[in-house]
Amino acid sequence: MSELATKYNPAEVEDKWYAYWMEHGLFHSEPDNREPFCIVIPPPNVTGVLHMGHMLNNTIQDILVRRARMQGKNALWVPGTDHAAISTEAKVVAKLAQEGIQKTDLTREEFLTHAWDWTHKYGGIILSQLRKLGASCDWERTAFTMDEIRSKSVMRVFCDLYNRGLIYRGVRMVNWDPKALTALSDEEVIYKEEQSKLFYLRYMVEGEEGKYIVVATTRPETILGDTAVCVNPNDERYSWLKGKRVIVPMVGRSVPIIMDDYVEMEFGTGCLKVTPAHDVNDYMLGDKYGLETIDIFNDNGTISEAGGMYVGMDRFDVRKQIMVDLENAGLVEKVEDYVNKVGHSERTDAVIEPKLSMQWFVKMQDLAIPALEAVETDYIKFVPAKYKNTYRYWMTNIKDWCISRQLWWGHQIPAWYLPTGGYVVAETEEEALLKAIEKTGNPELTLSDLKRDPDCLDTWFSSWLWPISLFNGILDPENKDFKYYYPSTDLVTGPDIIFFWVARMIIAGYAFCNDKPFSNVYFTGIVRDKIGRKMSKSLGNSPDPLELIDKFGADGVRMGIMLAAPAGHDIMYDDSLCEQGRNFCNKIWNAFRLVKGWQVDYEKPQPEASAKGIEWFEAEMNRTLIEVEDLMGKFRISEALMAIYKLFWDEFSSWYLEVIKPAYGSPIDGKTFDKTLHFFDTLLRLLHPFMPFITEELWQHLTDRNCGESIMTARLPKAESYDEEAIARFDYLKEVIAGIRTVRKQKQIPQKDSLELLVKGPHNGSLDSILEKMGNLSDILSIEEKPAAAASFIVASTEYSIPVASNINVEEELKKLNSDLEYHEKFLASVRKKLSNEKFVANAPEKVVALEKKKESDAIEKIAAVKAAIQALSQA
RNA sequence: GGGCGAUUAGCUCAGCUGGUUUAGAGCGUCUGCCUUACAAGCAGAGGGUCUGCGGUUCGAAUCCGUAAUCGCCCACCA
Repeated sequence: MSELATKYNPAEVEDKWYAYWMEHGLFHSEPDNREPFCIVIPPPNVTGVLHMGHMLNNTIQDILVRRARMQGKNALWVPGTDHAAISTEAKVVAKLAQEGIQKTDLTREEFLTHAWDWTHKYGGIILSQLRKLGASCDWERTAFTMDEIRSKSVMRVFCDLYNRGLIYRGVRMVNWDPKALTALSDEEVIYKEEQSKLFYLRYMVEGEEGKYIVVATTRPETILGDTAVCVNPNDERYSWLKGKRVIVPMVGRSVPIIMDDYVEMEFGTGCLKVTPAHDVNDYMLGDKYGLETIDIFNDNGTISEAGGMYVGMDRFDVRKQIMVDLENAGLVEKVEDYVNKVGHSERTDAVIEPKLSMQWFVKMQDLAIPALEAVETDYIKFVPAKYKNTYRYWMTNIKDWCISRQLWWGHQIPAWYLPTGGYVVAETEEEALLKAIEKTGNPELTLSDLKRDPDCLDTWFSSWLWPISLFNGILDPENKDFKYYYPSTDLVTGPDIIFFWVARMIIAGYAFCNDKPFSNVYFTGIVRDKIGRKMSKSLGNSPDPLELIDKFGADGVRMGIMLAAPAGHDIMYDDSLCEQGRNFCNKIWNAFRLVKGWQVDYEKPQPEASAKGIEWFEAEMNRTLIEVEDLMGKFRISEALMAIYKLFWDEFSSWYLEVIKPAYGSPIDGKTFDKTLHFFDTLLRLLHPFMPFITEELWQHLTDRNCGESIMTARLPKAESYDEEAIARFDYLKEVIAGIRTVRKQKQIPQKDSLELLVKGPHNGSLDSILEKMGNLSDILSIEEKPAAAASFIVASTEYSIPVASNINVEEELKKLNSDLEYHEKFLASVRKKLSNEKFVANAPEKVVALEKKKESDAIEKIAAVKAAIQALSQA
């Protein structure tokens, strides 16, 4: 067809089709009688931009949802974004700082106005980027973790858990982020190995002139908060210290020696300084021995008044300075290099400070029980299954969840403090006031007397409700959508958020709906560059997905990323994969151009070769359909795609189309043409979930469809049983044709010169019509003796030869035949060795023995054929 | 310190309950071809002692043990 360019141009078709799908509401789903299929998107950060991880993740989701839709299910993919408390607040604070505005200069309301402005400006960019990828999300259902329904759901759940006694408030040692100025959950702390120093400091013993003990520490600045030194009671080196006190260096404070077997005698000097305010273990010791707690840090990591010295200096500056001062005072024994793990904030990368503070917590232990069981019994299936281990370990060692954050951007904790002390928890201000009046017995109380807790909730405290709250299942559990779509079908996400999100969603599912939130969890790998480094902004090794789409087309990129994404592995991404995807698009495009360019003659009889080719391809296609169905069921998506790729490229394009291709200038018969269009249609449907744009474009050219129809909603081809014999026969044929091609190549005989094929040995002639066409043969003759001037090759035990004008290179041919002979003789020997082993024959299953016998007889026949060929050649 | 996973062709990976596997695929490499669908292509070819060692078995890439290397997760040794 002349109107089709020789190359596929994605830019011309992608936006057109996306608009078409949207215009006809093809992504939208409403409950009906069909089986539901539902995916909820892992909500990206509202102000984020698309990166390669999203590309992978969302391509997989789109493939799954498009496939389900084409299987006739009522498929829904719900999109949305996450308010991403800390990271969004940090971005807004940074933006304000650029304008010379400090967060502390603003009221909460003013700050939130800025934050919402920011959200409206940048929010949703990422969702529009997903459209470029072809994501078939139901945009009418787009949600945000801070929209009305989701926010009210969070309030409801908080109150519910509080009323069930599962939320409490208390002073605990928490992970403090001195940059974001908020507490973090344990999961938000990332431990990194760092090269640091171990400082050995002298603590003078009180009342023992000149005597001192040496304490090893990595954080000398914290001596300002030391309130004891601890040794192991079994440590004889220090038994003399019992009941004594030591003087904290520089500070001059006298602190007790305590004895506890928590201290490892082997580590450092066996003496541990105890700073209850700034170390989790020290806190535990302080608690146990009633030690004083001196909080020497301000929230931003500088030294507080309580530190007494270096007040206002940053903790890291103090570390340097105090060592200089200690050195000058002769209180440093030595300094050693030391590698230790330092906790960093996941969001800001600031070094975490353990800090004692008042926070809100969720009791997790009981909530975890049904959630653990669901995964253990595969009621919720994890793919790959190895993540069950990770999940089990975390769930059985689950800690209480610190949910309060000292932020403004997020869901404000629904607790109101009373003027008389104490607090009430309620979903709304009005309700809070009523409760407050009831609790205080003071009917005069007004809202202005109550002070709402200023803290916000952890972002994940809203995302853990996502599969429920998207359908308003918290506020209105009887609604139609929720009853129809919940539980959702598949969740596609990265293993890095298995604790943050996946585990907690499962917990929430059972805590609030008494059922799982989804049936399958597919964990993708992490996208890395081709030398295995994680993609990151700072390394600059992450390509811009939108540029890739520009360059290779959305379908090309989708294919590229899927080819690289075997189940359960990280993805070694390389642009060349997208190139391969683009090339495949081009292949499909050109195959289509070929077929659509044919003149059709419905009067013309169907050539036998075409009839046979159709018979074979039907079998081959069904074989692949079955394979693809099986692979997709196991989430082996890249393997399924590869199977389709090979079906289209190798079998359909390279074999089938060549078999049925009419001679140049002559028309194709109607019967074959119609069948070929049918095959093409089937292939396009099979490909559509992976490559939505090109398949829609070609489907439009292929079918006389009405406006509003789409391949998106066409039925996926159903796998049917197939004729294995037909495939085997064709495989044999391929070998014979390959033999002919090799001869042509070696003898430099052009394809257009027809040849005679001589056959010595058994030959099934049922596909000879194809053989003649593909080999350009004038005749196929059965012979007894191979003529001297003929080039030959052997398939199975049959020797095929082609008379050639030029002399054949006897030496060359002999060499090749002899090496063939050697190979088969060795093979035969190994088979015979097995068969002559009595134990093998006695113990192996009959089937296996029979198989070996078949191998033996095949090899014998083959060897005979090769020997005959050698002999014939030698006599020549 | 505990656990999990990996190690198969130059690269990325299949190979599920041991037996048509002296091991497959895609990409890359090499050799021919601008053959009127496609050079983003066509037709071919080469490439591996399945990380090492030991064991179980008639039979091991596959199961067991062990060592090495790499990766990931978890953990309160300052």
